[in-house]
Amino acid sequence: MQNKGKYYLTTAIAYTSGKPHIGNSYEIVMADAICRLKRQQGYDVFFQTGTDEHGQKIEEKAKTAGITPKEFVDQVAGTIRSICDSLNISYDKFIRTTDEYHEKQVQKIFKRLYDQGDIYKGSYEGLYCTPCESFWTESQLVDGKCPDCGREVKPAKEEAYFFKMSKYADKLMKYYEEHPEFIQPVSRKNEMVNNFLKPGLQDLCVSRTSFKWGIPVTFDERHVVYVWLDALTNYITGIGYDAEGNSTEQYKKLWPADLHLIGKDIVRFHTIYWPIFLMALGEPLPKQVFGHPWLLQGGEKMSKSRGNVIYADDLIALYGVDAVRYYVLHEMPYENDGTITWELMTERFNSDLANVLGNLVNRTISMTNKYFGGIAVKTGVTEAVDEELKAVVTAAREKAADKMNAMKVAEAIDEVFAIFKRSNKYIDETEPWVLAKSEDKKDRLSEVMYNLLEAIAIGANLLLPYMPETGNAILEQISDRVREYDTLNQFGLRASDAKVTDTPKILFARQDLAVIMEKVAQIQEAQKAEYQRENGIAAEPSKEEKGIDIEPKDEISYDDFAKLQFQVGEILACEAVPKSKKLLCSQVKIGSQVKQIVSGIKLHYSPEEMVGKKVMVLVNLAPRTIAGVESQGMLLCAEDAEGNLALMTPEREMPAGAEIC
RNA sequence: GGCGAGAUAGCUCAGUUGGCUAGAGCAUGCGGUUCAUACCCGCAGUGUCGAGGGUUCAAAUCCCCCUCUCGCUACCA
Repeated sequence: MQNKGKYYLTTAIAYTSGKPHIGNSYEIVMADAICRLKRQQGYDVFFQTGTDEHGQKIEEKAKTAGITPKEFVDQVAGTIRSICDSLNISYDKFIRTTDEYHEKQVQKIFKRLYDQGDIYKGSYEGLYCTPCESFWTESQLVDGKCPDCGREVKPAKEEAYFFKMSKYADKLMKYYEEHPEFIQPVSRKNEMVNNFLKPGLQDLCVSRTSFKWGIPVTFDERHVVYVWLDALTNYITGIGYDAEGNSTEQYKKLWPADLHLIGKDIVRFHTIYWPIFLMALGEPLPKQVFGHPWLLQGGEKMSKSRGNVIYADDLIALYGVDAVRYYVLHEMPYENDGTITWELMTERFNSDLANVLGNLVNRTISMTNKYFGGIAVKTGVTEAVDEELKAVVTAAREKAADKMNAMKVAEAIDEVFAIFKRSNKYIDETEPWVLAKSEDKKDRLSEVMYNLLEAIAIGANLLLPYMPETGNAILEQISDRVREYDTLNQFGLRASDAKVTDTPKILFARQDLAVIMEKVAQIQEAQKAEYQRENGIAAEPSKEEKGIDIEPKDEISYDDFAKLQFQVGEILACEAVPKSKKLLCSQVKIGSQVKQIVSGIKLHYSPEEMVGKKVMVLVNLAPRTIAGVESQGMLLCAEDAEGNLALMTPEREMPAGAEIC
């Protein structure tokens, strides 16, 4: 087969803040299917994936876990890589942003961009809203005030390095116009143009001083390189880019990438900032960026504390790797998000894999053994119905390839399965068990069985990109072989003397949903227990309850404390604040006066149950308007690690207004 | 409240630039079959296409408005 040239595909690199769930793993399965198909088609494929390991969040998580950031990311990156491996991902390169060569190149790139004037040292200035902890630009202000809270913004400064984005905006726009295929699906391109390019690109902050876990800026050690310049550049550093002009042969061969496969949430970074960085470096731009939708969990909201997060390794343990790949690819929509639940997974498994595919292979092998001792010879005794089968089989390769080129993976898989469905129908039409009863139909029967085995052989070959283990297992059972992709539209290449296995193995044993759900319950229990272990929460409320540590605040003087006035308040009335999700507004009796107090406790207390409670109130707090309602104090609550709240109430009966001191 | 996505058969979803009795798969019911993993094949449905209004010869599709759901985000004094 002729070499069709190189094909360089990347996935987004996974952020190492925790174990990825199945929704995060789905991108890489899609990438793998594309790469395997491209290899089958004769491309020289290079497939890169990896992990994004810097940032404040990781620094904090490591601190909580009591280990260094490096130890933390080593652990998580190991988990991510093993999930990739267990999903049978055929990546050629697994890059980590903590790899030495990467860090070194990022530093060089940063320096170079600084030297050539694309990066400049600046600061956020003038427009800081202290309560909101946000910087705003002139254009974002509403009547010269904070667009969020409407208060005054103050001039403030925080030193940072910026990238001059606006300089390249026109050039980028032109690239979009000349390469309509650059952003897929196209609807995303309009979003980029309308939301970011047309209003004018803001310069991008590319360094931080507020945390340390990042790549240091070589000429200004207080700064670390901020996320995008660090993360995006993995696509070139991973294949040997050098900012000083000594890039490797591999880089020269592979760049520009043929496809960046990413989630729809980071399209902006890949279609605006990344191309602009590359322009600044004088490198060609990637050929295509595909922002895929998400695979979401159906049912109740996913949270590890409830134990209902679905992970790839749990799925694989129950269904096998190819069943998981099949589900994920088959439910991969083009624009809208997909869904996964244990029920849906089981349903698909039984109907498509066990019934349609597994059973077809099994019944075909068993008939071949029964009627011909395992060898079905091509006899040439054909009938009209054979042509219909052959037509479906020989058309599948092209149809599936077309769907894949359009990034419609789910439909591509369906095109392959059309072979198996048609084969089942063919069995019904030809009724081999009837043919077997008359000796003079023996040759016809042989032809029928040959046709079935050939259809299955081609189907198994076409299945290899999506379900590699299964494709190979089928070929082995029917003693056929991996064929040249170019021949997969030709019917009749199976060796006539090939003998199927005597002992067919069940490819996918039907699953009983009730049994699955029992196992799922165990998985969920284990997950909850793990969550509790990680977060130091006792599994059962016990005497040895583990306390919660919080960030200590600066010591205060007694005078500071004495400034605070706490009193017992009695809730006379309480109602939800309209148009707010979390706020309750209470009328609180304190001595002879009644204060109106707004509190963010709606998720934990209903207005009805609030009434009559005696609570602890901070009385002398300056009034403030929240969500349009004035609040004249604060109700005090205790909060646990999961955010559950409990109001502070006097342990004995106390009158409203009693001082707390 | 802000931004974004969505609402089509019991379930998961397709429905291209508005155009013939609105589709697929699964689930359901009935029939056929027995090689096979109670499987496969065939047939059959059911839908006020979220509500209302508008444009049009014609709207699931375009416009307006409303309701609800989901994600992110804000209010937590």
